Amino acid sequence: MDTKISDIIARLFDVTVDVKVTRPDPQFGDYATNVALQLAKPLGKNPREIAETLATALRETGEYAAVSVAGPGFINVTLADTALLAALAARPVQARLNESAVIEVYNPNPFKDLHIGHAYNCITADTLANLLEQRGATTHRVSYHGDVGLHVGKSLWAILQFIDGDVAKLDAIPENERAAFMSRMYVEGARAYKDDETAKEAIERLTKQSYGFEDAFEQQVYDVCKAWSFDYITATVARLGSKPAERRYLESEADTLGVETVKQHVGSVFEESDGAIVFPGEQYGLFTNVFVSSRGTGLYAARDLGLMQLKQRDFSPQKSYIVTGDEQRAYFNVVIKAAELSLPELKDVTVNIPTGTVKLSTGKMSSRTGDVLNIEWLFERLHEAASERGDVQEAVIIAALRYAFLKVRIGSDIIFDVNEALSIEGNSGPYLQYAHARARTILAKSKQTGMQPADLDAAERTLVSKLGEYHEVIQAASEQLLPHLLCTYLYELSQTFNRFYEQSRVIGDAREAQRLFIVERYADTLRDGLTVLGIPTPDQL
RNA sequence: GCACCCGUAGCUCAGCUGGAUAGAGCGUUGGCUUGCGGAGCCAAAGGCCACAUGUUCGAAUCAUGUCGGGUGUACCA
Repeated sequence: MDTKISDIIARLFDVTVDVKVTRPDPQFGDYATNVALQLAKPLGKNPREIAETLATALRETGEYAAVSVAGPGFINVTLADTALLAALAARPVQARLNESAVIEVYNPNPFKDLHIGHAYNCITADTLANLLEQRGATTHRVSYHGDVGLHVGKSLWAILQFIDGDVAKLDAIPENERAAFMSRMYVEGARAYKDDETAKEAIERLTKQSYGFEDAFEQQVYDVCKAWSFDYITATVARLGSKPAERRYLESEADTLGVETVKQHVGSVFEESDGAIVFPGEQYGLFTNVFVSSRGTGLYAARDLGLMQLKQRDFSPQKSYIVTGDEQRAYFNVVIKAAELSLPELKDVTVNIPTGTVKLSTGKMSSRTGDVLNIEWLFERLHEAASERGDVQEAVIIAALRYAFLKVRIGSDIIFDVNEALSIEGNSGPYLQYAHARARTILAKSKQTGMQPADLDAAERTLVSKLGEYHEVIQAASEQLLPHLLCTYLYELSQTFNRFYEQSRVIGDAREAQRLFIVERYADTLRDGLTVLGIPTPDQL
């Protein structure tokens, strides 16, 4: 429709404009545009006059049920029922059909526990991957983990103290207690590092050797515990309703390549400073960051440079997305700039998507101190709250968590309220699951089969019009990588349905078959949309 | 200090590629109620869209500044 209108404008007024068609308040029609207002100035004419001229031309096409001019010069278009019904079959434009994208879907470090921020980033990244797929992109979900470094030294030191030379002590820890054990060990190691001088020395030795231990026993303990960590991470990702990564990258494997790259570009991109190799980001309005330490070891930034190349080698993507907390925004600007200069073939590939912080409505928040807000704690709270309401279903827990995170625009902080998330009233994941199940029940109860209506009554019309918006929303959400647009739409859709449902009987009505058709489209649309959000849609709850 | 992000109803958030009375949910108040799952529907109260100036026919939306909150700023990840 937008191109049609701009064609008409070109013909009548001899100007080219990018016409934007929007979905107005239903009282005005199905579509609206304010081009007439925009044209008023350049054409030096009254906007209402322009609008009337355009409206007449649009009416003459005979394609629309009604075209009217309102307010200062809005053109409102009402589609014919047949056009409205035809729109139900529309699919999102596959604009990314030839695009291959890599996306880091989760990246917690082994030997440490998982906190609420990991859950948020994981759910967001997983959903972004789904959205890219909706537009036809091929996606590769990968993960990236710090398997070397100080945190490993701290944890391993405490673990070694605990087992005291006897691996059997590790075997004695039941599977379901391993995560808690590891978490405890990290805290203990971190404390010893701070308070105990001899422990600190031992931890530093272990840290240096985390690429490969001289002692076979230490290596064995490291391997066992690392495997535990990854088992736990994998299991947690599944619990969050996210899809697994197809390739796991480790900092230890990205390190060599990254350090090499940095060293190759000393003098051109990087420079030496106090024995370290730094990227002088100030020249580009960024900040200067150390890539290789004065000890010659690769730092996080160098490893990211290595990782970029590994991803490129494995998948040669057009885009590579990294979802992180906002506090890493400036850091990634530096790394991306450094990559662009040292690896020109990677220009414009890596995109950092900064997210907000998850805080709790109770005031407690994600923190670095002992006040850990880990994922286990979160799941416990969700289960508690769910059991207070009756039965606990994993599908509902996933819906509560994912929807609460996804309904807010990416970038702003999430104030998470367990009870609100689980609520079956209002704008929540469980509510939408319920709305879906209720529609399925109607379909199951009827003995008739759906039949596409030839025309629509007022309530049906409003619902069908809203349903026709689905593919537009998917497109917008995918284009802008904003899942909350889909959340908002699905909730509005369910509200529209409830209004329809309030006044339109389905089973037993003369229009039963026609309405079944619409209800089915509604249920399918909800299922489709919730699936993109990674939310399960059981037929019954 | 400098840079970036944020500031919309009591609370949690949409709306931000400028346009029609600033919208939802929760909470509050009132109504619908033998119902295809009422976990809903209808209605009311509640907003100088942090503040100021500017650009514009038109600003919650753009620009500049002020105030308030957050984050980053060299060998952690």
